[in-house]
Amino acid sequence: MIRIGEVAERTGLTPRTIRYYEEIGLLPGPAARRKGEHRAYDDSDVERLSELTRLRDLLNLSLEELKQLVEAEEARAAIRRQFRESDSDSERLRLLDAALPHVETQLGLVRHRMDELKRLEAELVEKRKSILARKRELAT
Amino acid sequence: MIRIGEVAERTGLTPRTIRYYEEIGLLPGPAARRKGEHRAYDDSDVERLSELTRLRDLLNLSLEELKQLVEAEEARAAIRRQFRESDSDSERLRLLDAALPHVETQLGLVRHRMDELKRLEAELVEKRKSILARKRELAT
DNA sequence: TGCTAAACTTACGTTGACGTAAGAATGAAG
DNA sequence: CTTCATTCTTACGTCAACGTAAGTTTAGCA
Repeated sequence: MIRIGEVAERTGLTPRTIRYYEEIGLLPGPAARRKGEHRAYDDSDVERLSELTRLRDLLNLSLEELKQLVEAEEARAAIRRQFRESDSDSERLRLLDAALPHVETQLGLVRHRMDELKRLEAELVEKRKSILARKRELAT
Repeated sequence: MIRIGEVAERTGLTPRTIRYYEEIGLLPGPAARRKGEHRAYDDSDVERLSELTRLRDLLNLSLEELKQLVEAEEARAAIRRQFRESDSDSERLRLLDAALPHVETQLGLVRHRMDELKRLEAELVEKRKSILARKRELAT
């Protein structure tokens, strides 16, 4: 178990930011902690925070939008817990089917972003080609 | 020549935003305009604004960072003007050489972004594959 | 048990990126 | 020349996303 300072260091955030994320409900907040006690985290929390900031930066999401996405993720986590405890195969199959759309949603967002970037890249490459062409023309 | 309202409509921004961009030096502000006169723009201004917002959104730049990039672009534009007026080939060649790095810079930014997105995409695809694999395992 | 660094809560402050309101001025149309 | 929608300037307001300060409490260690 690690404390908020180390989490901050390892994620590149500040303690204040982490508390703020908890405050707005973006992080669930370490379970069962009485007011005043130090927050206790573990490696998986660091992982999670890093992924969240990565999504935020790469997809340019507001914390509110990120929260929506997280809630879907939370649902997935809940599903996975149920999954481990379920026994019938048909039940497990149903849960897997429910988990899939969340991943697909994120994939959709990421790919949409990538498409836009690809178009921009193509345009820049064109621009460069034009410059190089004019250079060659001069070299004749 | 068009006015700020039409520019706003065509770019999806608001007049206030456009004035704000001018205020902070992001837009050069229509040349030679006495205080109180209406701002006059043309199609190329609309183009430019659209490109700026695209860069901002896709690369997640602050207006300050965008301004840096724009100043480089401005330098390029200045270079192009000089280019048209220069006569000696060696001079023109030198100007083309100076224009190239700006495009390369933007390409670098865009590609870096794309790489990060690709990694994220790969991870998501992995996640999905894992889910699908478990589904097949259940189906046996 | 006492000490101290680090964490806690509360609450006000700040910064970026605009929104909004008010009153005066502009400029295309009639 | 008048009209009037649009634009202008000035200036205060707002919202998200934290920063910062102050006083208090916790918890690992000597």
